[in-house]
Amino acid sequence: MPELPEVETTLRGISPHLLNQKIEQVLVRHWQLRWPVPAELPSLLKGREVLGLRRRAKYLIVSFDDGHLILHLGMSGRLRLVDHGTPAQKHDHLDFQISSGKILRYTDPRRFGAVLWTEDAIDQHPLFRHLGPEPLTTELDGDYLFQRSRGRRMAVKSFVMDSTVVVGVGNIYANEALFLAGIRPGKAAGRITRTQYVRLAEQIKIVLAKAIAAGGTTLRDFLGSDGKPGYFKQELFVYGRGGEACLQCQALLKTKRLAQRATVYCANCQH
DNA sequence: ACGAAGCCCTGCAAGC
DNA sequence: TGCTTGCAGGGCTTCG
Repeated sequence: MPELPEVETTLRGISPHLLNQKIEQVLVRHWQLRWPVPAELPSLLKGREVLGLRRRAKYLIVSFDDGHLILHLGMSGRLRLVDHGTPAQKHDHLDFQISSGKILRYTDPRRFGAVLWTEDAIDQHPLFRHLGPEPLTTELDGDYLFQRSRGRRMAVKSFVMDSTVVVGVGNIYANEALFLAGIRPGKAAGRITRTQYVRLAEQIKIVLAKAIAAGGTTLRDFLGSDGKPGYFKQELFVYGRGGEACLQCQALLKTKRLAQRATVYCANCQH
């Protein structure tokens, strides 16, 4: 389940292999992702040079002289570089054959991901227009969260997972950051104090930065066949640990569903 | 404007 | 063992 750190790790892994390379051919084996892959994508990309790559939220953006390829990995998506001739497996939906001889292969069993094309400026695209700030910039801080949350009755966990508030805080990291900040996930966003939001903003940054650093240790895998991103499961305090002992106080961690998402917290450490 | 629910999809685990 | 059922989840979309 690629969250922001995994997307960032993917970006860093594929960038050196794609930048300034030409797309020789695009092969689409399965067109039906979250939205259909644009029918004209292969002809649009053929022969075009990659001029830049970047990440916005959990989207990867590959830029060409007259447009941008937008990639989203959804829940189960993966991008890898494989050698030409590597047999495609069941869920290998797209191949981007590049001039170096490698293939950038898009895999996504659950097909929650997306592969789109736009000729608009990225910030004007409907998917990007309403996005909040990146979490790892100074735009996200306690004051910002405090201001944005006034009057909001939504649970604070749902609030920080709202991409119009701040992007890239998925379920795992929302759970972790709230634990580390000592805040109950179900508490109304508008009732969290400024001081608590300062802590929360800090912990969001720390948790994401640590995960990116962990992913970064296995960057070379992106050239291999198993391409799994480095995870940092061993550092998770609450996610996936419902019913187990809190690592700080030994109380049993509680589980509840908040906006359809598994939520785990320590009733003793989080208030 | 806000908040909650619905939906897309497959793999996996649990239950019978 | 082989089926069925339930759940997981990002995030856009729809509904109240």
